[in-house]
Amino acid sequence: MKPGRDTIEQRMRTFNAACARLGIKITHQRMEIFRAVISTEEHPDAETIHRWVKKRIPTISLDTVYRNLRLLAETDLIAIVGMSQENLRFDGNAHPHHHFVCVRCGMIRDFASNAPDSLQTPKTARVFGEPLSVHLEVKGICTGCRGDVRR
Amino acid sequence: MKPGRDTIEQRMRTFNAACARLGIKITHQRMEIFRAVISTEEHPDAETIHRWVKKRIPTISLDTVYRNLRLLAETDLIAIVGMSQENLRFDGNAHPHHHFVCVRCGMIRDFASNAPDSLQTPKTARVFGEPLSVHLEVKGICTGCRGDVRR
DNA sequence: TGGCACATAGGAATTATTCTTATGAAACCG
DNA sequence: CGGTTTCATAAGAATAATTCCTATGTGCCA
Ligand SMILES: [Mn+2]
Ligand SMILES: [Mn+2]
Ligand SMILES: [Zn+2]
Ligand SMILES: [Zn+2]
Repeated sequence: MKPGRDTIEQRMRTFNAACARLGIKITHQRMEIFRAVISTEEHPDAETIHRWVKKRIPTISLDTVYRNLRLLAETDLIAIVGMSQENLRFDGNAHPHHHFVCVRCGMIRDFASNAPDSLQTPKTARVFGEPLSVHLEVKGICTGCRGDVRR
Repeated sequence: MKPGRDTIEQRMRTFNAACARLGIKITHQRMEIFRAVISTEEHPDAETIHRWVKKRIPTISLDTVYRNLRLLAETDLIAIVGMSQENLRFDGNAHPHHHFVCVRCGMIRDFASNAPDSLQTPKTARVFGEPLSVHLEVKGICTGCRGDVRR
């Protein structure tokens, strides 16, 4: 419940403004889903959020939770953790390395850090536990997709 | 098909040795699945690997592909891309930040890089396209899980 | 206050992955 | 070599997360 930067109430005001600007209706459900996500540091899954929100709106459906979480993520009011999450992708490169991921076509390519020192675990991460590995993920638009746009 | 470090044939020998050491039988299917994964830089999904291997073993089942990919990943002969991939996790922190992920309990916590310069996209990644964001994922054992083990 | 576009609830559908079980094949042994 | 044991496979059924369908409901502007 430690606020990262803004208080819950400040963020609820940002939420209202963003909805107004984007022509998104401010429903009770939508508001409670957003409040649930920003009120925790636990990076919950949809099922967990559904359980929480049901305490205030007992009839809310799981589909509504999913639908609104996606909407909120699209408008950058919240984020989705991890990869673009379609299905499992397998990697023949068993050595530690990093990835460039094209957000448009899903292409994944390996790269090595040419500055290994810079990738040592930041001290700010060590407070949570014993680090085992560090993986850098660069998201972007690959040259192929960039070329497609130019035409 | 650019070998990261070892040739395909070298890696097939490593595979044979690892199977022998671990008491894993070397079947035709298992060998072809491994060969498919290490013969590409495309980080394919299970369906794609199944399609490839079927050219050589037309009767191979998708389940066998999944089963062996998991086995190979467990023995670190290959890797699985991305998060531990259970279900979607949502993040109330909309600002750019990084994650510590406990590989035992799934706990995810935010941290900021205290050395932002060191996280600029490495040049080795820029050859693939235009970077948009950089995300650092530190995997490890959280203090809670570490404590559990000590008892 | 009415009307309409957008949202929701609930259940059905979809899809990736895993499980079940009967059959097949490696390794081991003599 | 045959026999035996143990592990692996194929095929389809099961599971589980997520999305779709559609009838009903509701926020919001005039
Ligand atoms: Mn890789
Ligand atoms: Mn986060
Ligand atoms: Zn691309
Ligand atoms: Zn843990």
